[in-house]
Amino acid sequence: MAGRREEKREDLKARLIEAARERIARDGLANLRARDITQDAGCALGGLYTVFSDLAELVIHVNSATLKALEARLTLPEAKDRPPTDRLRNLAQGYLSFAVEHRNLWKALFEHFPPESSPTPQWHLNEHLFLMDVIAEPLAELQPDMPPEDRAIRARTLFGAVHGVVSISLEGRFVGLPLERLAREVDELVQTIAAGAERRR
Amino acid sequence: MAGRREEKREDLKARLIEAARERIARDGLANLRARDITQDAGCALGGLYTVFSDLAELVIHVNSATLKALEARLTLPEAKDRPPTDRLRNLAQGYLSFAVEHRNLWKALFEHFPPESSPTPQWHLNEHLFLMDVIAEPLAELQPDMPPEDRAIRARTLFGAVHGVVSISLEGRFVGLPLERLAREVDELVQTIAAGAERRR
DNA sequence: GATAAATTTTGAACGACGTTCAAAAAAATC
DNA sequence: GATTTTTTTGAACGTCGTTCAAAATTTATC
Repeated sequence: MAGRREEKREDLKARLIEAARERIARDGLANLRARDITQDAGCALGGLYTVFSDLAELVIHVNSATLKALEARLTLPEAKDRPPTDRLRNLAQGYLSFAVEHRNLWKALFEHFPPESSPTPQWHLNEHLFLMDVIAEPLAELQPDMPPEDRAIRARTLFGAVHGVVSISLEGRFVGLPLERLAREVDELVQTIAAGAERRR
Repeated sequence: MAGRREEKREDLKARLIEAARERIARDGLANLRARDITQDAGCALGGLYTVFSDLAELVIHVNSATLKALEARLTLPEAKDRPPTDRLRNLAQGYLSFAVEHRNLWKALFEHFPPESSPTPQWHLNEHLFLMDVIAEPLAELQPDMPPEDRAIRARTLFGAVHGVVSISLEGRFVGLPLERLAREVDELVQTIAAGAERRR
């Protein structure tokens, strides 16, 4: 029984992450409580702090899992050899679908502000980058002559634009839009930006 | 001494809002404390709850003031009779400038999630609408034939896109961009969307 | 202006929270 | 199976928003 120790530890860690994930999905990040999580995971309150430095670190692990699920949703081979504009449109619709279907988990990605004392670790910041890569690929076909650095920035802008439109609607700060109408707005936005990019190449 | 009562009450209210505003501007919404606010405002801890139902309501009043300041910034007569695309570009740059210059107050506009027990009151939700109106105006020149309802939705989309790009950069979840480069991205985004709108009119 | 009634202001106290850590339980070692 | 080491526990701590009985102040009445 060599790694029996580490194994139990990893099991507890997984149970805590899963419990937190379900709590966030059900009740939202704002209603997450350390006492609820540890009860669901079947350990004492202090157990959480033997695995994570604090609650924020646990949330980061949940967000990490959410990002992986989002990545899986966005890298479906569904539209592999369609024109680049269609691929961008698919990405945007996939992002919208994911946000709608996993609203609380998706919101947690952006509602989580770690205290300055323990800022978001680099490994998790890096996990966001696949979003840029997956967007940059169709962009490269659209504007082959653009320097890769500019393309990376442009991918960020495109993501930000789509994310912003989705956020504004789903966070309910403004009047809610029917999902179909929102999907159409996102689609036209992406088409417009793609056309704008193509026109300048 | 007729309204002497109401007067003192209003004075305390104003002091509390101003104290909270300064705390948020300096330390961010996440570091706002009822005890700090009341100390700054020169009243007892309980005094806050004689004027506001809870801390969330006070934050809403700070956000209300921030929205008024943003409105003032965006309705400068600066570019009154420029082409509509330029007016949209100015609005976007103004929004970016405001976000940069009042980062914590601006972030508080979107980081504040009131508990379900006391959701954001309608009067404050309505205060957000000027943003849509101020965008819809140039849009109307760009696409005179679009039904006003569609135009309102389109204004929302345009705001969401710009807001998203600004957010992504200023919240630091992705690699930071130099301000000049960010301003250029926002400008090109707005120009692209405006051109896209014009093309379809 | 003294006294009583009404109102406002106060801050100690409460419950909920994240976090800590001495002690108990369990496991490993001999 | 006794002893040492490790792990798990949950009571206790400090901080937070919020409450509310009591103190302080203002208003009313004579």
